[in-house]
Amino acid sequence: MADFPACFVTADLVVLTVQDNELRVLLVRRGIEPYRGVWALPGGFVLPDEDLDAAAVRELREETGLTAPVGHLEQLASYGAPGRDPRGRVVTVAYLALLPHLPAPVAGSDAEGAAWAALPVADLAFDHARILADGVERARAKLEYSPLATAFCPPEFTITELREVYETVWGARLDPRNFHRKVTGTPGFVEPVGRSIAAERGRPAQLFRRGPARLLHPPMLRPTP
Amino acid sequence: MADFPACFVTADLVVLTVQDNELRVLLVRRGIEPYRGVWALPGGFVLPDEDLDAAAVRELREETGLTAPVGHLEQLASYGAPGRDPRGRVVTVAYLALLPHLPAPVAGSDAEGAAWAALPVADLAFDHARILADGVERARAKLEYSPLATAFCPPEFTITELREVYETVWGARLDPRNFHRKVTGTPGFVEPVGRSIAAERGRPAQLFRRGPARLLHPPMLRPTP
DNA sequence: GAGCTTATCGTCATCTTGACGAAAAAGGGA
DNA sequence: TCCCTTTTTCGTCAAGATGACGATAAGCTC
Repeated sequence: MADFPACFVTADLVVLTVQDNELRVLLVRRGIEPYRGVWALPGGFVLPDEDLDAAAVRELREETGLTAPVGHLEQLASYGAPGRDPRGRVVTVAYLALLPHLPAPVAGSDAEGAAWAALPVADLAFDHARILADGVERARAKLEYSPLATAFCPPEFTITELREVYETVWGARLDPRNFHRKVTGTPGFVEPVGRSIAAERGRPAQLFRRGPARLLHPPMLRPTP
Repeated sequence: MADFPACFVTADLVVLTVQDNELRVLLVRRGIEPYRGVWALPGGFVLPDEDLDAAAVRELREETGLTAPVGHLEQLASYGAPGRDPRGRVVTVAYLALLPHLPAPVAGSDAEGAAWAALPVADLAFDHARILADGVERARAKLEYSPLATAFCPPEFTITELREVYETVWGARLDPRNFHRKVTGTPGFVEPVGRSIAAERGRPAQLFRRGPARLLHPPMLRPTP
C-alpha cells in the first residue's frame, strides 16, 4: 500500500433552499488560500475516525447552526480529478442537502462570510460549479419520484407552498387544481394536520405534514415543454 | 492540511450481467491480505494523476478484458466508514457497470480467480455486501426511468431478450404483449434493425438496437406486487 | 352585502395501463 | 400437405391517470 500516494478527502455540501420563489444555494467566501475571497461550497476535511456521512452532518451543522433533524441529506457524488485542488490530491465526497428556509447562515472558521445565493451563480472555486450543477439536477429529478419536496417546507405547510417549491425548482408553472388532486391523491405523500391557516388573502388553506411514503407511485412527472 | 490524516482511495466495481435468466455479479477471490481467499468486488487503488472515472474504466478493462465501449458504467457511491479496511483509512468510490454476457472473466494480478456469481451472494470481504446491495438497487431503479436495460443486451437484440432482462433484474413476470407495446411505443428506446432472427421455436423475432433516448417518458414502472 | 382572492371540488376528453383475445409466422410430425 | 405447437405481433376493452378548465367554498376588505 506504500506504493500508492496518499490523498486527502473532503466532504462538500450543496445546500439548497427555496425562498421568495427562488432556488438558493448556501455559499461561503473562502478565507484561506487557495481561492481566497472566492465563493465556494461549504465543506471541509473528513476527520480521522469519522464516517463520510458524519462529516457531512457535522459540516452542515457548523455552517447552518442546525441542530434538529430537519430537511434531507444524501450523498451526491465524488470528484477526484487530478489538479482540481492546487494543494495536491484531494478527493471530495459531495452531499446534497434540501432545507426549509433558515435564518442567516453562520460563517465557518475558515470563511470570511456565508450567504444564500440565488441560482444561477458564477465563478465558484475549484470544480464547485460542476458539483452544484449535479446537485441541482439531482434535486430536480428527485422531486419527480420522491416526496422530497417536503424537505424544502417547514414541518407544516399548505398544498400551495408545496406547489411553489415544485414550480421554483423546476422553473415551470403547474396547475393548482391538478397539483392539489395529485398530491392529496398519492398515498403517503402528505397527511392532513386538521387545522387551517389564514393566508394574507383568499380562502384559508389546510395544513399538511409529510407522509410516510419514500417513493411516489406513480411519479409526478415534469411538464414536457 | 498537514493536520489532516492521509487516506487511500480505491475504485471498486459492481459489474452486473444477465445470463441464463439470472442476475450475476463479477467477483474476484482475493490473493493478498486482508481477506485473503475471500470473494470480493473487483477494484484497486486509484493511481496518482488518475481521475476516478479513469480508474474505474481501467479496473473494468483489467478484470473483464473489455476494450470496446459496450455496456454502461456510472459512479455509484462512496464508502468511507472508519475501520472498513484493517490496513487503515481507505475510502472506496464504487462504480456500477452493466454489461452483456461476456466470456469467462480474467483474474487480476492480485487475485486468485474471478467468476460470475449468481445473486444473492454471501460472505464478501470488507463492506462489499452493502456496496453490492446498493448497486443492485440502483440497477433496478434505473430500469424504470432509463433505457439502460439495453446495456445488458448485445448490440442487436429482440424485444423478448429485453423483456427477459427486465424480468430477471426485477424478479417479476411481465406481459409480453404489453411490454412489446410499451417498448416500441416509447420514442428513442429501441430502433428496428430491419432484419429478423429465427428462434429455436416459434415466429422469428425482429432485431432492434438501442435508441438515442437517455430517459424514458413516461417511465416503465415495476409491477406493484 | 358586494367584490376580490385563493383553496378545493368536479367534469370531461385524452392518454396510458393491465388483462387478454386473436392473427401472423415459423418448424415438426403424421 | 395439413394440423399442431410455439412465439411474435397486433387489437380490443375497461380501469386508471392526466391536462384543461368550470364551478363552488371560504376567507378578506370596503
